Amino acid sequence: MLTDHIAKLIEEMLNESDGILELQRNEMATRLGCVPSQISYVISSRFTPERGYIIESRRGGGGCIRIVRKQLDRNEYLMHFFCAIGSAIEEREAIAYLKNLFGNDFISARELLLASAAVSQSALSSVPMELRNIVRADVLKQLILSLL
Amino acid sequence: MLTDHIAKLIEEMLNESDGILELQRNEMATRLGCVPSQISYVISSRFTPERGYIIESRRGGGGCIRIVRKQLDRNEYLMHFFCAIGSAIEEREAIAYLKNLFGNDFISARELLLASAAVSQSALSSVPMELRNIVRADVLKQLILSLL
DNA sequence: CAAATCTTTGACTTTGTTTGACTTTGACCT
DNA sequence: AGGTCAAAGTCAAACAAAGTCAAAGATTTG
Repeated sequence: MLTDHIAKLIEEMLNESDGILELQRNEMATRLGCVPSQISYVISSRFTPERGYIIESRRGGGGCIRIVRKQLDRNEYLMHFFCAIGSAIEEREAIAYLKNLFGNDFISARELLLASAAVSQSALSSVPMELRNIVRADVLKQLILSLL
Repeated sequence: MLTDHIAKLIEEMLNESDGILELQRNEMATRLGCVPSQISYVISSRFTPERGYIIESRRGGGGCIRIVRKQLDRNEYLMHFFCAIGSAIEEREAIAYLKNLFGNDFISARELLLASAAVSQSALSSVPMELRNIVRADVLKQLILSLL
């Protein structure tokens, strides 16, 4: 069936591009020799939010449809992260963890700033020295938990 | 797309010049090989007051278009917020502040969750009781500063 | 096999972009 | 002041997508 074929194609493209894909409806329809609204149909029937996809689009010249597959092993990854954090952590190391989360698209640039502020030296300056890295680890862990 | 390209260019120029930029429409259009009104289109569709930009212009010889990115009331608002936080704060009150930020579109839903986690009881459980609310206030303040 | 559901198609709508012709404004010279 | 030229502004037409929807066809299911 046409629909299945197109769905499979999109699935493959998603795999190749790490779960994020932008396609042009008309271009794709021409390539596959089908009518453009067929692409719309496939997307609206197969790549729904319930199945873990996010769809955005832009009309007009140079428009496109953006399909994002929400990562399900995301949480596993986060838990792995969580477990890797010891009971105490230095600011530098904590920031490195957060940058890693940013690099892997778990948090946005703004969220990185926000989270970095929370574990910064200045945020924890009132905490007695000997406790500071322990508290920082707690905060960092809670931050990660909030992403689940 | 042409529009996106031009918008990105302007954005970059704004970054380099600290949010204030004067450009010449015709000169820029010639440089980019497009029609001058294209520049007008980009500005009127992307650099709108709703998105936080102020546009002024001067016609005639040596005229130009001035673009200012303002985030000023925003920052003033945030500073007001910042000052309202005392030297210590309870979890409940801190969350209320954050929800307020969310309600006024300063932070997203996700950022609200993230920030709430950072000031939560569980994040600060290692901090001695008598210091906890003080640390929470510090963290909250740093969070707000990170939004400037 | 009849009803329900899913697919395919195409006409029409909405949104966004590009272009160019024409208008308005300001600066600088007589 | 008046004329000229060099900007920027305006607007509508042409184009380029994507969205919507309903009708017709195919497939599944009871």
